[in-house]
This record gives sequence, C-alpha cells and structure tokens, in this order.
Amino acid sequence: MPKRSYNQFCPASRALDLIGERWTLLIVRNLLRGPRRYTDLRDGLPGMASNLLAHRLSEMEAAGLVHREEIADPNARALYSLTERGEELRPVVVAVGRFGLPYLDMPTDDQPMIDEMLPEAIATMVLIEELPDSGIEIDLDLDEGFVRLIVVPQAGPGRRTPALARVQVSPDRPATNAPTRITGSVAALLWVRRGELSGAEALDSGALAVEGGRGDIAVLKRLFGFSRRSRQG
Amino acid sequence: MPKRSYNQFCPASRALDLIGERWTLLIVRNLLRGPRRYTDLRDGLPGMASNLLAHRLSEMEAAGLVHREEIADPNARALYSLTERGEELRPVVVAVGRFGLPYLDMPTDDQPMIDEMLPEAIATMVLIEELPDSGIEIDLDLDEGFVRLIVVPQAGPGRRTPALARVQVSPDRPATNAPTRITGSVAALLWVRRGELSGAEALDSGALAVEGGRGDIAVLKRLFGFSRRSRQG
DNA sequence: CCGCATCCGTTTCGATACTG
DNA sequence: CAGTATCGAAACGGATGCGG
Repeated sequence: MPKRSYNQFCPASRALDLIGERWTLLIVRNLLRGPRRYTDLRDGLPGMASNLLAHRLSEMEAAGLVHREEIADPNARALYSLTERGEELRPVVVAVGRFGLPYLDMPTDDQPMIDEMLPEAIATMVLIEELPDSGIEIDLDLDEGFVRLIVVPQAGPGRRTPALARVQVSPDRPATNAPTRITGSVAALLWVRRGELSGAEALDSGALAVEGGRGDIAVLKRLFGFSRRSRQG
Repeated sequence: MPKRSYNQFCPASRALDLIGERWTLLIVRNLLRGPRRYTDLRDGLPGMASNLLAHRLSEMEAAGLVHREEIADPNARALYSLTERGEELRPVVVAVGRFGLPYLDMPTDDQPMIDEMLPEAIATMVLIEELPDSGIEIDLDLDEGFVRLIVVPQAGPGRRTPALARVQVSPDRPATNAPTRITGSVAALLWVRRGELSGAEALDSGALAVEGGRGDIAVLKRLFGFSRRSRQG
C-alpha cells in the first residue's frame, strides 16, 4: 500500500506529503522543546488517539524526521527526538504559529494551556521585523510561567542570520536574571501584540510591567508591538 | 456539527484548525499567483476530487481566507482570490516549500510540472540568508518557462523588511530584460541549489549559463548556492 | 464549457479498552 | 510505561450527473 501522496513536482506538496497529515506538525512542535517520552507526547496532545500517535511516530521515524532511542531508566523506556531534518521544521512551525496568532482567542476551560508550549507561543509573538541587530535578552515572568527570550546578535554585514534563527526561547530560569524583564499574563501580552490593547494601557492598568534600561525597554516594546493599535500579522 | 478542532491554546494548533486539512494549503499556493476560476484550480490540483475542492473553497471563504466574486464573463462565472488574511499564508507556504526542497526529486512523467508553480518553486529556492541589502533583479530563462526574480532593496537601518517579503517572483516577462540573467533548466538549478552539483560544474557543462555584471553574477551565485557542495536547507 | 452536487467504496480518524 | 486492538464515525478519492 503506497502512502498517499500529492504527487506533484513542487517543494510545498512534497513537504506536505511528509508533514501534512493530521497531528504530525503538532508532534513536531512538542518535540522542538526537546526529547520526549511516548507518554509525554500523549499528554501534550490531548484529543489524539493513542494508536494514531504510535502510527505517526513510526511514519516520522521512517521519514527520517524523528529518532527513537531506547534508554535505560526505571521510568522511561524510550525517548523520541527530532533528527537534524526534523529540526528544519522549526521555521515551518513558527510560520504557522505566526499565522495563527491573530486567530487565537483567550484560553477557555476546555482548552488546555500546556506548559510546554508557552515558550513556543512567546517566540511566535516576537515581531521579527523589529529584531535589533545588537541582540537582547529578556525574562518574561508571566502568571503562566517563566520564559527567557534571547535574540541572538546579528553577526555584522555579509551573510545574515535568518531572523527566525535569531529568536531563541527557554523555559529554564538561569542563575542570573536578564537585565530586561516583563511581568504580567500571557493574555495581556497577547492583547497588546494583537493590537487590541495599547502598550500604554497595559502598563497603566498594571496588566503588564517592565523593568530594565531605557533602551532595552524600548526594544522590548517594539518586539511585542506596544506602539501599535491596529491588528497586524 | 462543530468543525473538528485541535482545541488547544496555541497559535500553531489554531492555524492548523484553519489550514491543516488536506489540500487547503495547496489551494492557497495556487491562489498566491493571483485570482483563479474554479476550473483553473481544479486543473492545478490534479488528484483532488471536484466536490472536495468545492467544499474546501467554501470552508476557506467562511474562514475569511478566500474571497469569491461573481463576474460577468462569457467563459467564467466566478473568481476566487485570497483575502488579506489569506495572503498572510505566503510565509507559511514558502517555509513549507523550503523544508520540502531537499526531498524534491526530479519530475517523472506522472508528476505534472504545473506551469503555475514555477515562480513559487524559484522563490522557494532562493537562499534568504544571502539576500543583498541593495536588492537585485534577475531573469530566469528556463526550459520550463520564464521567471522574473526581484529582490526588494532593504530600506536602510531601523525596521527591517522580513526576508520573505523581499523575494518576489513573476511569470510575466517585462518589456526590458533584467541586467542579470540565467538560462538552463529547473533541474540543473535544483541540483546546484541542493548541493548535488557545484555551480562551477553546472556552468562548465553548459547546464546553466549566466550573464550580467560581475557583482550581480556573484550575488546570483550566492542566492542559489553555487559555491556549496553539501546539502543544506 | 463552467461550477458544482450526488453517490459510493476506501481510508483515516477518534474514542476507549486492553496487554506486555 | 509504551504501546495494540477494536470499531463506529468521518473524511477522502473517483466517477458521474446536471443545471446554467
């Protein structure tokens, strides 16, 4: 039984032959945060049938996107991780997320806000056209959790680092705080980023608070669209 | 019957609720080249069931991605086009295409090389990290067709134009030729871009030929990876 | 021809239960 | 913990029909 394919000479359709099936890209999204056990993936993908997850994982392993490794551990038998090829899906996940951001409504009770995806959500919100060449580190201390955002400095003229590769996020709180910091909630950040609340309003109302040097705060405000009101992608 | 949804508070999964179904992103890909009639879309999507196309189009119209317009024309009743929201899917299609490029094999007889997708394929091949700040225009006169590639100049320091937005392609041959020109085949360009053939080899063998100023040719070579051998995304 | 709608066999998905 | 097994529901694929 030959796997079904769009069968066109086109990069996008070839890609969708590999990652276009249901759930596949969400598995990638979760694996982008690091290796996971089967159960971790299942818990991070509520609503997905167990057999389907197993099936997808074997497909993705066959496609060379995912690597399965048996480990010696009392409470874990195997770890799934992305291969180098699988890591190349990060720009896809980010692009998809950027598109979806304006459609994202506030979480309801039946919409789990999974801890694992907070960093991805933050990375998605950053306005890449506002990245400063010099780079910056920002701690986001939100009600829903902590995220360290690192914008890698541009390496000078010549070959430029793609914008997406310059945005890095981590849920681990380093020993030392970043010089720039923002506190509040994901919802407030999202409202501002989506232009439904101005940055000034968010700060005045206390929904968000920032600290750090003047210049860094200015960069932060640009990165999350504090100055805009109109909705933008 | 509530449309099925991943139902997670996550931008990527929200996006996939809208564009994750089979064929949807390929419809977008074809509409990115401009408005199309129903029949045009069907011809550009071989293998897709006719009723499914109709169904997808109505879904996408309901989601605000596609606009349907009745027109007065002897041999066309309606035109489908992307809305502003739909246009925001271009980065997604390009990111997906970039991922799929290394998996793309040479076209076989049963894999139609559809004229419409040639410009998208070219845009996908361009190495965005090699975009010159000054911009450039290149005519690609390939066996499979003509494409004018335009790299929009960077607007100076400050807010930067996202790399993807700076790459524009058009199948229309303007009145005047671009100062830089490349001739050959899509296959040769793809081999070089994928690092399976060096640029020098392609030029020596005559598989590709370039003309233009020294500097422009150097830019062209960087854009399509003429200097590399190893496979890269 | 253009723009779908109907019908129908096949595949995939979703939910839950079950096993080593 | 890490999957299989099962089964009904939904989606898909292909062909064909049909009014404007």
